[in-house]
Amino acid sequence: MADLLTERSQNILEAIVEDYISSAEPVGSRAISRKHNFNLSPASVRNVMADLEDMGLLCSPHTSAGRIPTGKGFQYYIDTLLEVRDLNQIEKKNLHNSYRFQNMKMEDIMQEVGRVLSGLSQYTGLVMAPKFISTVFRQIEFLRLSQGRLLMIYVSETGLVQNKVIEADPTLTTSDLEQIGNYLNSELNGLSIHEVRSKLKRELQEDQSHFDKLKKRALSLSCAALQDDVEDQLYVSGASLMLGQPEFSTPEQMQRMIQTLESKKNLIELLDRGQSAEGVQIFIGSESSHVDLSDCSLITSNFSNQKGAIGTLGVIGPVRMNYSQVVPIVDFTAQLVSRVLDREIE
Amino acid sequence: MADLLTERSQNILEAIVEDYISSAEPVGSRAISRKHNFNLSPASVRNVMADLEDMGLLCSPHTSAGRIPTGKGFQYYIDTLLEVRDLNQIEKKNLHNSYRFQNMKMEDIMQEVGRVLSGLSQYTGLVMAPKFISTVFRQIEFLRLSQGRLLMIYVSETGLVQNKVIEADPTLTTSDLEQIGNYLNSELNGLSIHEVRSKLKRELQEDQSHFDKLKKRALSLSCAALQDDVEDQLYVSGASLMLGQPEFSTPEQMQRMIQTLESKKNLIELLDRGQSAEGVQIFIGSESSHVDLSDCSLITSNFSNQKGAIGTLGVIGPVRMNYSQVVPIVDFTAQLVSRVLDREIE
DNA sequence: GTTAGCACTCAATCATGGTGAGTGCTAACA
DNA sequence: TGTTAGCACTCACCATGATTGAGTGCTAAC
Repeated sequence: MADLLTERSQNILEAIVEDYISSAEPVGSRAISRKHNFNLSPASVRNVMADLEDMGLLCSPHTSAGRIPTGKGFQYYIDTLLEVRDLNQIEKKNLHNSYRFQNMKMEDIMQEVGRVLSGLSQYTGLVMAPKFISTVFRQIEFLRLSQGRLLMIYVSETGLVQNKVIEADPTLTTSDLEQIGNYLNSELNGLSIHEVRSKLKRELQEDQSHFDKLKKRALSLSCAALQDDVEDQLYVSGASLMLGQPEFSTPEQMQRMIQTLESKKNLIELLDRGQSAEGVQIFIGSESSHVDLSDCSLITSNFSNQKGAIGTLGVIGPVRMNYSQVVPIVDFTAQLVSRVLDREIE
Repeated sequence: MADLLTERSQNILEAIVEDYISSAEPVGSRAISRKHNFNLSPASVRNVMADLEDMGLLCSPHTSAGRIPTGKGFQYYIDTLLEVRDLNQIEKKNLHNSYRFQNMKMEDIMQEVGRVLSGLSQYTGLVMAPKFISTVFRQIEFLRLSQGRLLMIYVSETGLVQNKVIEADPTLTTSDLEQIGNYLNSELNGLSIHEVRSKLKRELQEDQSHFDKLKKRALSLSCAALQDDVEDQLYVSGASLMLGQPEFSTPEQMQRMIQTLESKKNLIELLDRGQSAEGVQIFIGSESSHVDLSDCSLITSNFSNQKGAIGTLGVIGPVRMNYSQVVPIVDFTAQLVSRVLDREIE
């Protein structure tokens, strides 16, 4: 694709994208030929623009308006033309100082990250906490709520606390529960939930023969408890900032946008798809299927601790986002959070 | 106040308020005289309307439009004219069936309540979970995260799980922590956090003399852990429904509204003020101070379990809300949730 | 290959006038 | 004295039409 464009076409496309990013208005040939010193007349620029339009990189809202980049145009810009510089030391320091992670539990950290991301980028911050299933076992505790109902409290290596109500055999005594807890805590320490599950399944089968009743109960109880139906936590901050963007200025667009941000399930699904990737990812809205993200872009990066618990953070904004500014922020924040989860820094 | 209005004035005010509630448009004298059979000509209605306007209960957006009720007018309507019928058995059953509380932990219940409230009322649901401080102690657990950092896990009588990271003396061993936990669990069971705090303070002072070092450590550690800086949880559901209301149809109003709903701190403060009251409360926006709730009304009710943990739930909508429909829903839902917290029903 | 020139398009803005819903006031009526 | 018919008046709303200006595509000359 990159080869298909002459250098001049690339320069002009870049100029158009960047003008459009800062103005949100269609860009005309005159403006390009004046502001950027290509030494080209508006007419020549127009010729190039017509070519770019034929290739599907630009479009014009109507005959007598300027051009705006299409999704494909933005994609090309991001893939080929965008230069993302790393933050320098001072900027990193500043960014680091924006966060206050002292004495924060997982949920607070996630919330804080969203708050700062949206504050710095002036777009909407998204943070998806590490999934239950990807965490490493640290401790489990059972507590009787009523006859047949138990509260399971599960703590991961990073201090993530999950809890869940489960139905259980009402004949279990409190001391049974304590013993079951002790057994599980000694057996499962340091394993990921993933590993825990397969271990439990294996043992449940093997145990068919010799009947240690308590152990069996422990196994089946924890099997029930650790089922992965704990919902992912998604934190959305600064939704109102989206409404300030000119592309969402009509009431219909605003309502649509807020609905999108409210349907966390769909957003989670979208973010999940990027969890295998490394580094910063950019989705351009028009493609994405389930969620109505037309006119939106998503800049995300995964974070993880050394034990492999993976979460995702990022920013959602108009396609016309200031990528060169936001990408490094998202990138560095993800690194920062990864280190915080390992308690390397505060 | 009620005495100041003749019965006819009251009837006309009521008609205007109700017409306005269903249409969101200024109500004219003709419409009143036609639709409601007062046997009055438009001209007579106009005379009454002029009086009501003088009293500050109505106003007209401009000379040639109809009248709309002022905040004061709505207040009068709510205080004097509104008749709230109780739900009948079938409606109660239906409402009950809308909720699925099976095997839900506290947070899920709160979220579910918000979801259903907003769904039924078609306005925005608000649910504030019971405060940490008002819960009854059930169990506490300490877990070491790193050298000097502990994770405290606190479980209330109702199964509300709070957790918090605290700094602590790094020389505490794991078995110290276990003993401290055991001590606290046996001593504090069944007390409210409020009582726990005063008990701890008292004992810390009394203990100056005879030095049980471990006990002292337990006391000071739990004192630190139970400080009331755990933020209240506020669940907002169906924010986009607000944007569908005609009073929030302009972009500016929409953005203002979303900002208001995002500033949970202010909303919590507002809801807190009503926590001492019984039954359903109605706030009309214009009065409220901190939060920008002009054109909004709040219908809330507190819920609580028998041990006294208090939360608040309700609905936020335009002043022009359908009070007679929403009030019973909020009322009954609060009763329902109270009973769920006591595990009387599911 | 580049550019000046020109006709053309079309959104945006503004002024204009007609329409209709609604009001306030007055005078007549019961 | 309360009620009502009549009437002049107000004003948001809508459709129409003219003007403007930014921008385009095309062509012919450089």
